[in-house]
Amino acid sequence: MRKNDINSIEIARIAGVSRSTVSRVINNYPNVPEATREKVMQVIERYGYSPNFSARIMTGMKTLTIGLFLISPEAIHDTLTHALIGDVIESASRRGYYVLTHIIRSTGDTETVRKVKDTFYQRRIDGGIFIGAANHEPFIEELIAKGFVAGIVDQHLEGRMEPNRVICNFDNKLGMKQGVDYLVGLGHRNIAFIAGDPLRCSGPERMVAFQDAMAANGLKVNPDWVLPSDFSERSGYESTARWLQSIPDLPTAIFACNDSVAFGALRALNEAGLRVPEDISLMGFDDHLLSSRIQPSLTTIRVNFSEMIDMLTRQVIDTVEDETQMFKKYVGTAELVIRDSCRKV
Amino acid sequence: MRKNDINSIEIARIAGVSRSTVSRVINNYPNVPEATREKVMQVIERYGYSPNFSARIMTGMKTLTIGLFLISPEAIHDTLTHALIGDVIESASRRGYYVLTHIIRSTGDTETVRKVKDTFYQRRIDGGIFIGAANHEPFIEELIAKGFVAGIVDQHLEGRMEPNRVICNFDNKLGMKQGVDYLVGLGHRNIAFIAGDPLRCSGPERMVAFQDAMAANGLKVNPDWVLPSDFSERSGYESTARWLQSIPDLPTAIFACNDSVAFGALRALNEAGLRVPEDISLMGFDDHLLSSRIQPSLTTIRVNFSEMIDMLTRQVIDTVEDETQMFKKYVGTAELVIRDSCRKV
DNA sequence: TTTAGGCATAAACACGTGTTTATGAGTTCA
DNA sequence: TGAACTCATAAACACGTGTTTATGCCTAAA
Repeated sequence: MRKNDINSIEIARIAGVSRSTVSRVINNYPNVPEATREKVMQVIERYGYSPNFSARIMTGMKTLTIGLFLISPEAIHDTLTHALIGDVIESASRRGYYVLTHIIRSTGDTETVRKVKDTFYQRRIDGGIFIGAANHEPFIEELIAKGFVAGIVDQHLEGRMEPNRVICNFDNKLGMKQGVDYLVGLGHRNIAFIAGDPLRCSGPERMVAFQDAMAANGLKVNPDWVLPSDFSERSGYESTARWLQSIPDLPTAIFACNDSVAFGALRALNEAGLRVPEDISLMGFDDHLLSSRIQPSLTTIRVNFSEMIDMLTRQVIDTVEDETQMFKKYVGTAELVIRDSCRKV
Repeated sequence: MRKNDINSIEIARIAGVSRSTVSRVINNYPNVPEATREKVMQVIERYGYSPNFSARIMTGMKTLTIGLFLISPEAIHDTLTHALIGDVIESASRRGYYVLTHIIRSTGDTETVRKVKDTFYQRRIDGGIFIGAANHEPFIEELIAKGFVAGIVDQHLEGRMEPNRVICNFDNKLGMKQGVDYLVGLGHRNIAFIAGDPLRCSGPERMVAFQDAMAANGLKVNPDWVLPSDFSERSGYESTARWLQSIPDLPTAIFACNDSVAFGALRALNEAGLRVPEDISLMGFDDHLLSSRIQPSLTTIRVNFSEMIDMLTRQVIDTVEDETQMFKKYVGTAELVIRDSCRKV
């Protein structure tokens, strides 16, 4: 077993003071004159001492660590998820915090849930960020109720507003409105929609926003033209491929709940011999890294994930450090980006 | 301060046994009959107890955590780096390990280095993985010398082979040979090279491999056609743009040390009115996620980062758990991928 | 009956801090 | 000189485990 080379007792002995004094120096307590503080600091420097982390935690100090939990192992292979992880780490590191990451395979599994809770209870992380959580995931709600600080990506902005709950989302309503208005402006009347994961917040939210935007344009949504997906490219592909074989006539445009799903849909359309945008228009949502690169480049609704994650992380840390923090939710804007995947009819 | 709701003393009291017995049950010690073990386990289950993490660490137990250190803050915004982080997390999570990530801003800064060391000494991570480290970075060497397990991405495969050092790299020689042979086969004789970061392993290694491959084809490397870069897209762009203004005549092809640099070079070439591959051929290295998507798609040398990271992470964890582990280095293969950015002359 | 072995306990120590309290030593001010 | 104050200390407790040791109780075998 590897031991620390030096502890506070040794430091005190070498500096010729008591351990209490060393402790007061380290934790910036008053009642210690500058000369003594200097002397102790020099010894600490010389021996490269730093107080034992675990011992400090046991006395109830902060860990300077936030947890990052990725729910659903599928997402770990997604470029967008990778970027989100990088953004959390970047944002936390900039504020001097460490990030402890773990993948949650299933939220139904008792042992997995226990493991997440232990990260809070036993490893004493100061706060946690959850990516890919279902709406009002019970074990997250429990942690919040216990007083832990939790930041959740993609959650309903309404509802309970505990002081230690931090949520963020995009203005899906605004984004959908712009997208639908644009398509209608191009002359589209028959628009299909590929919906997202019904358990996640943005799934139903974008769906409802789509219906509202259609209604605002005096258009009805054809139930046969609403496809399921779970936000993944694979599901977008499979769902579209199956759908193409079952319907008698095609819409003139497809609005996908996000870009990944649009990529999958594009592949299914191409395999069915349909060209985008000549035969059918395709619109996405998110402005994925690849959306400007694919052929044809994808017309989509741009949102700023990096900014959102930075705000979320910042607010989680601020809340940890100062519980009187006020801003607990962040709504990112959304704007139309016109590229080559939609055209006039 | 949030306290644990229950500890081993309480568990012992409720189960009607001693604390020693509880400890023996938890840590799977012998000399405890099945009936007693059952009884204790039931109480543990019922109260959702799990032993205090910090207290266990103080007695010298493992933390089930590996550190992930990203050197150079520029890289945190790179897609490839994001994927590497995701791969480490995925690989570690699959083996039940947590990943504690931190960005290292500068290796010259004493305080930053101290912080990394503290992660090993104080937070007692079981091992660490370093991405973007210079060759034989002193503080990493020091950690290895102290007996800590360190996995380093992109390091020379020769040299010191301590049992707790794990390194990985790609077969740069093989990859370069294939790339140069392909270009020569297309009729290219005048080939420029954009070199990588001289401090990192792959920088000089790929450079030497390029020169060797050229020599093997009876070709000489023109010193005016060797450009600097630091592996980033930005440096690839700036270096190429500057170079284009200074040289009298162009080579027929450019071999970039990696795809990111090639992306930058492509942009500089386009801005100078040069078309790829009509006016000049361009070859990359790595097969970046975007390489198949850009216009023109990039001919490159494919390597498998995910596989490499998985092997590295696995070997680090294996070494932590069983110090007699044998496989301490991994050499990933490299293969030519022909796309549209190179053509016959 | 004696002996050996399995099971369990109480007590103590170790791990390295933060924090509190009672106790002085020294200095300053009235 | 006496009082008030600053600086510093020693000692103790708390945090929650793992680990060891001496000490038994009980049961089964000799």
